[in-house]
Amino acid sequence: MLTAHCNRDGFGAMTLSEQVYQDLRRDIVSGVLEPRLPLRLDRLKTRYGVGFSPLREALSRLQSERLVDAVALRGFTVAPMSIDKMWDAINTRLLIETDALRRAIDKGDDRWEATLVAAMHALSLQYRRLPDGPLKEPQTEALRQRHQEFHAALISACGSDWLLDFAEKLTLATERYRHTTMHRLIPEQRRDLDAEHRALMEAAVARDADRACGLLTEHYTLTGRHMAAQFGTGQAG
Amino acid sequence: MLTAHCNRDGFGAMTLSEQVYQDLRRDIVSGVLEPRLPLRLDRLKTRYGVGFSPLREALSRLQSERLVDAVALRGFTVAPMSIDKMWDAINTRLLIETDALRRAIDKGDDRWEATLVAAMHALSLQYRRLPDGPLKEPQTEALRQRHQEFHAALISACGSDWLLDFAEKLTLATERYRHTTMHRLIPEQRRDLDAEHRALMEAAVARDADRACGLLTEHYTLTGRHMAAQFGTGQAG
DNA sequence: AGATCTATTATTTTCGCAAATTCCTTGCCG
DNA sequence: CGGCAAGGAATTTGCGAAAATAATAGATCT
Repeated sequence: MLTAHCNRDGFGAMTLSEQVYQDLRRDIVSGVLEPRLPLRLDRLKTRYGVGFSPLREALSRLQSERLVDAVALRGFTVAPMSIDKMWDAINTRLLIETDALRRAIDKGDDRWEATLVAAMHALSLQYRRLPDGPLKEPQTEALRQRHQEFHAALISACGSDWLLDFAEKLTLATERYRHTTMHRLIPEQRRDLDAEHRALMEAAVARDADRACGLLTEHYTLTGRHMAAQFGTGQAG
Repeated sequence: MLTAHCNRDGFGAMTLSEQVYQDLRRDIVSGVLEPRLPLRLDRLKTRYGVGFSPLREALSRLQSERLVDAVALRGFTVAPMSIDKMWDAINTRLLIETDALRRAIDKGDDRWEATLVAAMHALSLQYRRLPDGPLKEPQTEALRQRHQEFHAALISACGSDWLLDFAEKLTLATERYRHTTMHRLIPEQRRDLDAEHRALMEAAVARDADRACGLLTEHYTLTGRHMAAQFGTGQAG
């Protein structure tokens, strides 16, 4: 049905399992599949055009990443969202990423700095390219991706596979909440965000670990407050 | 073939998928399936007496937990081990668990203290029950489980699902290295370990967070050194 | 001999169907 | 009228066959 692209970058082969895993993950993170929605295998089968096996495999992985809940013999549901869960994800993310950031600042070489500056530039361009009104699908997706790449670049030189793995999972978990608020970002907020990221990058390349970690904490905390405010309005209780 | 017990505790139904996931995980952590060993589906099918579907599902979950590596269309292998990976797991575990421990000490109630004291007692009993010579299978497994339960109890009241989840995964990752050394524990080392755990528990119930975290760091670092020493002798380069 | 193409084999991945289990409805009895 | 059991529908789970892909061996050509 929508099996258009079969492999992505020429290297890794793309099995149906991997494809449906990524599609499902995107649809959960972007909110297309709402929290607590039961994921019936029949529906998913027709929706993604694959059989049971790849679906179950994808759902198992998603369960390990806490994006879906599973009860044996009763199927899968989209993991619920709440403000408490959001703050738990954000706080844990701060614990992980501030430590990773310190290590990256300590160990990062020229190549790390270059990647970071490039990611910052790409993000900044995308911020300025946005129209004034509310944002729509292709733009939010591009912004989301560049934002993610910036924060990944920031800690990429930390030297710990475990920290990078945890950071990635927490990014997905927090991205779910971010998606709601991204559409309503007013130009002023965008400039603030751009400035926050730039200050963060500058502290990192200046090798000022304390300042960088402080800015990162402030950045995530502020984003958390915005998301919490928006989340309250869109939900019942 | 070995589908003897179908559900364990009366509550959660035990699907074959879950069963083979736990069996596979145990065999990887305990070293029965050696690092880098290719996990051929045919072999596993006869070994665990299940079909393709539960196996693939289990392997997918194990991949998310970094116990197996997977390359598309080329199958699964047991995740490799190295001293660098061991220290990465230990250091990350310390980051996670010291933070979790501080929160548990801050928020833990009487019930938490009771569970902790009980876990310490069970662990201590098992340490003293051990024979003097080298340890064999049923004893190491019991010791492993009680040790794991003690450290789980320590942080159980931290209030963060993410921290508990990460701690669990890192426990599995480090347990792989611990298994090699457990058989060769001499009585003197056992008494030291028992004392370390007791001091840790006492600091926790005394709500002395700094001291408890210091002891935890010391405990894991010391264990790491032991494991690194043993690991070097058992491997080539 | 070395390299390249082709045929064969081994292995993974996917699908369809059957079995097991849960959920929902309906009818029965107290 | 309410609780409960039985039957049927819906759903998950598991197995083996079939399709797709990688690895291997053999043959042909330069």
